[in-house]
Amino acid sequence: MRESRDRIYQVVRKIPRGKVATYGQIATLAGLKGHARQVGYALHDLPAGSALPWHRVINAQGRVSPRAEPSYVGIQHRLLEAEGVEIGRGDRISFKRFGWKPRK
DNA sequence: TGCTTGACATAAT
DNA sequence: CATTATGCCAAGC
Repeated sequence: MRESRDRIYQVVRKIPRGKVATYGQIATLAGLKGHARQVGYALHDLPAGSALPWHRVINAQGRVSPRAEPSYVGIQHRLLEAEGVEIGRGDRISFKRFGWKPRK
Protein backbone atom coordinates (compact mmCIF):
# COMPACT_ATOMS: atom_id res chain seq x y z
CA MET A 1 0.00 0.00 0.00
CA ARG A 2 1.36 3.34 -0.92
CA GLU A 3 -0.13 5.16 2.05
CA SER A 4 1.68 2.99 4.54
CA ARG A 5 4.80 3.46 2.48
CA ASP A 6 4.47 7.22 2.68
CA ARG A 7 4.09 7.01 6.44
CA ILE A 8 7.22 4.93 6.64
CA TYR A 9 9.10 7.45 4.55
CA GLN A 10 7.92 10.20 6.82
CA VAL A 11 9.35 8.45 9.85
CA VAL A 12 12.62 7.53 8.21
CA ARG A 13 13.05 11.12 7.21
CA LYS A 14 12.89 12.06 10.89
CA ILE A 15 15.92 10.03 11.81
CA PRO A 16 18.62 12.51 12.84
CA ARG A 17 22.01 12.37 11.22
CA GLY A 18 24.42 10.04 12.95
CA LYS A 19 21.68 7.89 14.43
CA VAL A 20 20.12 4.60 13.41
CA ALA A 21 16.72 3.01 13.95
CA THR A 22 15.34 -0.50 13.62
CA TYR A 23 12.60 -1.59 11.30
CA GLY A 24 10.44 -2.38 14.28
CA GLN A 25 10.84 1.11 15.65
CA ILE A 26 10.04 2.64 12.31
CA ALA A 27 6.97 0.49 11.99
CA THR A 28 5.78 1.47 15.44
CA LEU A 29 6.37 5.16 14.87
CA ALA A 30 4.62 4.96 11.55
CA GLY A 31 1.59 3.51 13.26
CA LEU A 32 2.19 0.13 11.69
CA LYS A 33 3.15 -1.62 14.89
CA GLY A 34 4.10 -5.18 14.18
CA HIS A 35 4.56 -4.59 10.48
CA ALA A 36 8.31 -4.37 10.54
CA ARG A 37 8.51 -6.33 7.33
CA GLN A 38 6.42 -3.79 5.49
CA VAL A 39 9.04 -1.24 6.35
CA GLY A 40 11.60 -3.34 4.59
CA TYR A 41 9.20 -3.71 1.70
CA ALA A 42 8.73 0.01 1.41
CA LEU A 43 12.44 0.64 1.45
CA HIS A 44 13.02 -2.01 -1.15
CA ASP A 45 10.55 -0.21 -3.35
CA LEU A 46 12.46 2.99 -2.74
CA PRO A 47 13.90 4.31 -5.99
CA ALA A 48 17.63 4.91 -6.16
CA GLY A 49 18.45 8.58 -5.97
CA SER A 50 15.84 9.25 -3.34
CA ALA A 51 16.82 11.67 -0.60
CA LEU A 52 15.56 9.27 2.00
CA PRO A 53 18.19 8.16 4.53
CA TRP A 54 17.44 4.49 4.11
CA HIS A 55 20.95 3.67 5.28
CA ARG A 56 19.99 4.71 8.80
CA VAL A 57 17.47 1.92 9.00
CA ILE A 58 18.86 -1.38 10.24
CA ASN A 59 17.54 -4.55 11.83
CA ALA A 60 17.18 -5.21 15.56
CA GLN A 61 20.46 -7.05 15.65
CA GLY A 62 22.32 -3.83 15.08
CA ARG A 63 23.48 -4.91 11.69
CA VAL A 64 22.72 -3.95 8.14
CA SER A 65 20.10 -6.22 6.69
CA PRO A 66 21.55 -8.35 3.93
CA ARG A 67 20.17 -7.25 0.61
CA ALA A 68 20.00 -8.92 -2.76
CA GLU A 69 23.07 -6.97 -3.85
CA PRO A 70 25.94 -7.45 -1.37
CA SER A 71 27.58 -4.32 -2.73
CA TYR A 72 24.92 -2.11 -1.24
CA VAL A 73 25.75 -3.34 2.23
CA GLY A 74 29.24 -1.92 1.89
CA ILE A 75 27.82 1.33 0.59
CA GLN A 76 25.48 1.55 3.53
CA HIS A 77 28.36 0.98 5.93
CA ARG A 78 30.28 3.74 4.29
CA LEU A 79 27.35 6.14 4.47
CA LEU A 80 26.88 5.40 8.15
CA GLU A 81 30.53 5.88 8.94
CA ALA A 82 30.42 9.13 7.04
CA GLU A 83 27.76 10.31 9.47
CA GLY A 84 29.78 9.35 12.50
CA VAL A 85 28.27 5.97 13.19
CA GLU A 86 30.90 3.51 14.28
CA ILE A 87 30.60 -0.03 13.07
CA GLY A 88 32.30 -2.53 15.31
CA ARG A 89 33.55 -5.97 14.53
CA GLY A 90 31.16 -8.17 12.61
CA ASP A 91 29.49 -5.08 11.12
CA ARG A 92 27.82 -4.37 14.42
CA ILE A 93 26.42 -1.02 15.53
CA SER A 94 25.98 -0.03 19.18
CA PHE A 95 22.47 1.12 19.86
CA LYS A 96 23.74 2.37 23.17
CA ARG A 97 25.48 5.18 21.36
CA PHE A 98 23.89 5.50 17.95
CA GLY A 99 20.39 4.26 18.60
CA TRP A 100 17.75 6.84 17.75
CA LYS A 101 15.55 7.69 20.69
CA PRO A 102 12.33 9.10 19.29
CA ARG A 103 10.07 11.00 21.61
CA LYS A 104 6.75 9.45 22.20
C1' DT B 1 -9.21 -16.87 -3.29
C1' DG B 2 -5.21 -19.45 -1.44
C1' DC B 3 -0.22 -20.45 -1.19
C1' DT B 4 4.50 -18.47 -1.24
C1' DT B 5 7.77 -15.01 -0.11
C1' DG B 6 10.18 -11.31 2.42
C1' DA B 7 15.72 -4.78 3.56
C1' DC B 8 11.96 -8.12 10.34
C1' DA B 9 11.64 -9.42 15.58
C1' DT B 10 12.15 -12.38 19.38
C1' DA B 11 13.23 -16.59 21.79
C1' DA B 12 15.46 -20.88 21.94
C1' DT B 13 19.49 -23.90 20.94
C1' DC C 1 28.01 -14.91 19.42
C1' DA C 2 25.86 -17.69 15.17
C1' DT C 3 22.01 -20.40 13.61
C1' DT C 4 17.40 -22.12 13.77
C1' DA C 5 12.59 -21.99 14.65
C1' DT C 6 8.26 -19.47 15.11
C1' DG C 7 5.22 -15.47 14.85
C1' DC C 8 3.78 -11.56 12.37
C1' DC C 9 1.39 -9.08 8.43
C1' DA C 10 1.08 -7.39 3.79
C1' DA C 11 2.18 -7.91 -1.17
C1' DG C 12 2.84 -11.08 -5.38
C1' DC C 13 1.37 -14.54 -8.21
